[in-house]
Amino acid sequence: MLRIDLASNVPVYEQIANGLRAELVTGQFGPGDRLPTVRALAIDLGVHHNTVAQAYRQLADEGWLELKRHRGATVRERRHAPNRSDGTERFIRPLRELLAKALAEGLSRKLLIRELMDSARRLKEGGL
Amino acid sequence: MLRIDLASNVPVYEQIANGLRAELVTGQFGPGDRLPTVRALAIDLGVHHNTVAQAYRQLADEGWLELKRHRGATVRERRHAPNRSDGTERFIRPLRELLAKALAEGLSRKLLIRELMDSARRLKEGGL
DNA sequence: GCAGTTTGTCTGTCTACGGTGTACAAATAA
DNA sequence: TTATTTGTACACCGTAGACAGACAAACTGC
Repeated sequence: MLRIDLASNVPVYEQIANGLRAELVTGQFGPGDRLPTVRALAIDLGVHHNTVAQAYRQLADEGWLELKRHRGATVRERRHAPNRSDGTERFIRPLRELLAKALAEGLSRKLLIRELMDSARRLKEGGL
Repeated sequence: MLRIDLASNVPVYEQIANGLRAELVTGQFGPGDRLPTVRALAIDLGVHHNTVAQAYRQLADEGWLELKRHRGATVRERRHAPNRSDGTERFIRPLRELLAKALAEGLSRKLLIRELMDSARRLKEGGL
């Protein structure tokens, strides 16, 4: 399930948030579902529970989770945010940089194209 | 050309490196070309010259640039790195998370699909 | 040649942030 | 009630990012 890369420069709490968000977006967790407790997930990932708590708090800020003391984190029904005008730009830039990095690392154009198409297909089918 | 987002959590020097790398990958700068001096670019971007120097150094480490004192940064002929076995994973994960973020921000699936296809098309044409 | 300017580098400082340790308060379980 | 569970709050430490300032070497004008 979730994997943490301690060597990465992206903070652990954000890696956790990113991973969970991806699962939330795809509906792997539905409204009302309970997420593991901060301590349980912390042990599972091998990090401090405060780190997990920070990830949960971030997702709560984004409206994904409802945090209640001693009741854990429950997935919330979430209305989609309104379309931001600069949203496209905020997506294309990182994508472009990601592709540049991949090319620089030696991944072939053909491979990248295939992955992009695959992603597009998955999106079309409601997945991710 | 290059734009820096001071509010971002990704370091400025890395934003610069990412931006330049994207231009290098696409061949907007060819081998032998001179990049602006660290101080010139620093003033242009409104950051300290040491910050730009750090970005240059990173790109030099990656083999993109040749740094010589008082001669500035010159673009180097660069052989592509060998294909890494875990490269695909290192590309798909961030892409997935990027898409999740975009969806969470309210971007429509249709829009994302279009952007992915566009990127694929540009890649196929040798661009980015 | 020579003085002044340019240019990348080096060293130090300051600040902010990430991760952890630890204690706490409140709700649940026995 | 008592013990346990659970999210939170606060302090601490190490590290990294950004800047400031000085430096050494190459270039430019004369």
